[in-house]
Amino acid sequence: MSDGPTITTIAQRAGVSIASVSRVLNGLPTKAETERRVMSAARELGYVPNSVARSLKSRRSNQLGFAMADIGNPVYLAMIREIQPVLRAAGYRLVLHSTNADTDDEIDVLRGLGERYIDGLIMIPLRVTGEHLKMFAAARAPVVVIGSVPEGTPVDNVRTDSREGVRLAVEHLHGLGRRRIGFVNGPLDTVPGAARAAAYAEAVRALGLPHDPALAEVGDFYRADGARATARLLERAPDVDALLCANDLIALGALDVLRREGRRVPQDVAVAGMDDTDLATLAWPPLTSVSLGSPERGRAAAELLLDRLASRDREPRVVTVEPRLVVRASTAGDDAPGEPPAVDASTVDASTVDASTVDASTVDAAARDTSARDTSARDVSAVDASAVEEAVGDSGREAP
Amino acid sequence: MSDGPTITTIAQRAGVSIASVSRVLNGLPTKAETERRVMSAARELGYVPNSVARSLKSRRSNQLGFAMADIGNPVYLAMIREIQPVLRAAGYRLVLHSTNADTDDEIDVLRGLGERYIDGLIMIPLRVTGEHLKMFAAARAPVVVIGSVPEGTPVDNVRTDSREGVRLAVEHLHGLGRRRIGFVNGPLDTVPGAARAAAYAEAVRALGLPHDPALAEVGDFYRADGARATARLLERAPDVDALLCANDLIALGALDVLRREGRRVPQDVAVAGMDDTDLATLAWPPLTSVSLGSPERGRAAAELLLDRLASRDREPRVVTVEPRLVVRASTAGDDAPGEPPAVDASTVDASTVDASTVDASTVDAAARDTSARDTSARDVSAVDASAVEEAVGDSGREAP
DNA sequence: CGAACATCTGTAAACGTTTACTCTTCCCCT
DNA sequence: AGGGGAAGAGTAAACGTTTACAGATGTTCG
Repeated sequence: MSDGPTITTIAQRAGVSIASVSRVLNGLPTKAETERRVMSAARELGYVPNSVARSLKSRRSNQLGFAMADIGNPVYLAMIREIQPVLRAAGYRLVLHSTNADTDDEIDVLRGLGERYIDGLIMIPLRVTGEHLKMFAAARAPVVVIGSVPEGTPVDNVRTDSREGVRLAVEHLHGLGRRRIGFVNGPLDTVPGAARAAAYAEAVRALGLPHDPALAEVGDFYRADGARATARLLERAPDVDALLCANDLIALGALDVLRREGRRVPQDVAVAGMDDTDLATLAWPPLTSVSLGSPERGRAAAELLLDRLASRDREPRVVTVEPRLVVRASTAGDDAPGEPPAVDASTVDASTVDASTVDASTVDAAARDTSARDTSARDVSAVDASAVEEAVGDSGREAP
Repeated sequence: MSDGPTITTIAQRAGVSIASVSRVLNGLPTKAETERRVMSAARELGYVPNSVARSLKSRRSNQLGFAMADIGNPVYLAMIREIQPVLRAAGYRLVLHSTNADTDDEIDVLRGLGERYIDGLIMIPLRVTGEHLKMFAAARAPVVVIGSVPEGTPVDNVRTDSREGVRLAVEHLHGLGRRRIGFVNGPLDTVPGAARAAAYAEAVRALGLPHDPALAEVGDFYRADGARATARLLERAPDVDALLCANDLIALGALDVLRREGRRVPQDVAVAGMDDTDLATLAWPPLTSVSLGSPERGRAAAELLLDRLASRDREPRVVTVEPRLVVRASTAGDDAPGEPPAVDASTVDASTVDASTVDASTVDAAARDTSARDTSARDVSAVDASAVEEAVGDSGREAP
């Protein structure tokens, strides 16, 4: 309770100088006798080093930050699950920042780098402003950005090809025979929102489908907004037979609305999400989702950051994680009488189980193929459908 | 990049002493001219205070810790969602620790209090050892424990009455006419595991049901373990007609296994979870769950901690959050032909929607009654079934 | 046996703040 | 006009470490 022993206290007790204490504590060469006395004094006093004082002198805090839009979105959780152990193994603690996608908050966090309480930062800005870019360039500690930044931005960067991801999903839906494919997006002024909007338009055009603005609707990246946006879309275009949603939360909202309106999924409307979070395997029906490799992105970001901390002035690096389509029952369920799921295997990433050969419940097995799950020993969704494994004849642990 | 300006740099630039700089920066009374010069020097130099140096002097880091077993369990997420804004409003940052329920890890975190990088800690130990108690007593910074600790432990404590929670659930299942009520628990050497085991035995006895050890099974608090434990239980006691699971993750595992074995939920086996996490509304069928008031517990813990930081030596306080039963379709679905859900309203907490008067889909409305959701403006499950609200004739925003 | 050297230890400065104390001004009042 | 005070600013110490440097002791070799 009082004020805790410092190296000075120990030095007195052991009858040596504070320098010797510090040396012993840091494992520098010392005479055995000195070491013994210091160690026993430290033990008797219950000494715990003051990390703040240490940081002041050493100019590092051994803390790293992770700034995301919303700690409630499981996509970030998936990243944290990967990031945490990597950083921890390297001796760092993780400080989380939930910014609510607020630019000011994000700038604040970046400014925090100057405060020296973190030695580096992984950030996922939903919007990238000029101010962001300025701060990236001026930042007094390494920053790794997950998500796209303008070409040439001098920052380590982990991205995914969401254009390709959208294409995979749209082609999958098209391959199922769907021709009125709607898109429920997040805000267009966000980086992913803009990218996915463009990708959707492009993918639809590439398939020769008519361009119908009524099929694209914008909400926000949350379940409730997704539900509302879907409701608007259904009203405007009652004949949609498929919905691609810009993330899984939106897709859950879409499922809510479809159920409420009595439309069957996937028979009447096939639904696909993006991010392939744990939510996808929990939803009913299990949700086809475009995996944007969140665990891989998290891990890559953590490694980039550590690497950068080791060599401050290497060239900025860009890591790209390929999207994969994970097919589940929300698009490929076979319980539509006389309408067997015609999964177009060619549009599915090679590492994904070919859903066209298995029955509806086993489609879920694809959920196991999220790779990079290996680090989290207690993965929540690791055994969600063991019957499925047998049916697929797949041990469910493919390489990424 | 170089070494950033300090108050010394500013002092030189402004032609004043470092003390004046410090005073200006801290808003202490200063002549307007001095203030002007300091401020403009600071601005020109892009000064950012070094929080580490400040901490060393002020002996506070403005960081608080939260130590939980597994960051992947949404029950903790629910707490964080409440804790974060409360602490943040008070000027603190949150540092998360995921301990994997490892006692050594937890002790390490407690020791971390001595390192002074956090000013206080909220901890949820699954096991409470003598060492824990010793550390609580000796801790150099305030600790708030969520979960039960032995009577008289000198620590602020937030708990829930899980005994009552188990009773609510068991009586609910009994009220539905179920007589072979199984229990899938977590490890018995954990605090909640032990408490829930005892509570289950007591509740079953109180209802006059025969004591059958085959009905209780132990796994761990994860989905995969829950699935395995459920499989064992079903093998030993094939005639179970209800399952209470010690948390929602276990319940999800149970649902997986029941689906695999072709048992209908709730017709063949009614399933209830505990914690009432977001998972409950995502599961299919939506999961009846005992709410242990996680958001409330999180918020209470945060407030206790702040309060304790303000007045260091007030008496330790204990806050108890009452459990409530949230009935959903996994126990009360009406699609069992000729077997209408006979919800025993008396066993349901008053604040819970009476499910016996509404049809199956509307039972989900109870999910809205989780109170304390108010702080998270973007609540994921806030609008999952708006049709339901109408049916219930309830705006869905009851007081706690 | 003394010099050169290796090995260990102590002294003191530094990290960037905050703050107690002292010093200077300047104003007001008697 | 001189003394008392208020108000502002400067000096220096302190927070608890790490570490450069110098000093002390003992060892080894010519």
